[in-house]
Amino acid sequence: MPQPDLLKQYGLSVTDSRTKILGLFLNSTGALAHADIEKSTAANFDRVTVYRTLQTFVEKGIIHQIPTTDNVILYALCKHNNCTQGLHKDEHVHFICTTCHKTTCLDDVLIPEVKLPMHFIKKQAAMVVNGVCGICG
Amino acid sequence: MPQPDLLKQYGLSVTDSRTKILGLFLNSTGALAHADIEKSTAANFDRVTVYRTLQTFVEKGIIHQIPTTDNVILYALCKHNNCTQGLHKDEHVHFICTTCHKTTCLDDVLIPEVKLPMHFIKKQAAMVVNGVCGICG
DNA sequence: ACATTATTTGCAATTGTGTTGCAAATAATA
DNA sequence: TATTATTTGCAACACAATTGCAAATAATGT
Repeated sequence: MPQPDLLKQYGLSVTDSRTKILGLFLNSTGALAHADIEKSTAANFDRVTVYRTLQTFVEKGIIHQIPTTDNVILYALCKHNNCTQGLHKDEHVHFICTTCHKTTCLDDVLIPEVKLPMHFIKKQAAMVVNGVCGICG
Repeated sequence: MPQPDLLKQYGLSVTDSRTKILGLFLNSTGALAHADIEKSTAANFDRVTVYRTLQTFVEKGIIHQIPTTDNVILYALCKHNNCTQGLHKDEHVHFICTTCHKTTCLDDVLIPEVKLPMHFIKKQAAMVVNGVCGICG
């Protein structure tokens, strides 16, 4: 589906920045950080616009966040369409390659269930594996 | 073991800031963020010193980082002594409570193995669960 | 215990990251 | 096409993180 239609489907007005930023995600194999998008020559918008666009996409369930330990939030497309307005259901594992530094969604590797201690109630889980990816290994 | 001896054991020179910051971790039930330490009246050092101390502790395997999706890195003690200079082996699950906002190491809940796609090699894994903790639930 | 050496600290300055208010520009709607 | 609603970019701000360097402190050998 072309970007404009995709945006409409999520109830968003179609603007230049949204179309182009969504395009970046559709054309990328890995996850993107805010800085990647800002630096991209294809879409050079104001920093603020990029922040707001990413925020909007997360809220609408178009992209999801990937936690890291280096003060950078990564974003990637929600592919299985089970994410909705408020709640993300991307229960797949993310892989960060220590060689090429690319982060990929392992869409087919689901996060296993774990047995939590008494009275702990799970809402969401995230799992990040790092090592050497299929291309570098 | 008292802080000074613990520091020596890791090959670090014993300084006031290291002793006090290590003390904060030893006396804390949950994980700490940089800001928590800086704000602590018990140990008020220059921001830079706090940054450098945390970095040193991570490198030496005294504390480990917990990834989050809000641009804050959390730090917690490595308890099982299997972390070494370069490599962290804290293969336990972390729990972030959405009510009290405390992060705890579930030291007894190990991260399950996952089957990665062909040619992917795992070095390390992190898993963060959020929901309601035992005290709030 | 003291002088020497090595390490660590704090300051100042700089860079990067993320947010807010508001007027101008753009998109949706009738 | 005119009106209304939304979005954008700018300016200013707040906070987070890093770097170089001189002063302070810890470790070391005598």
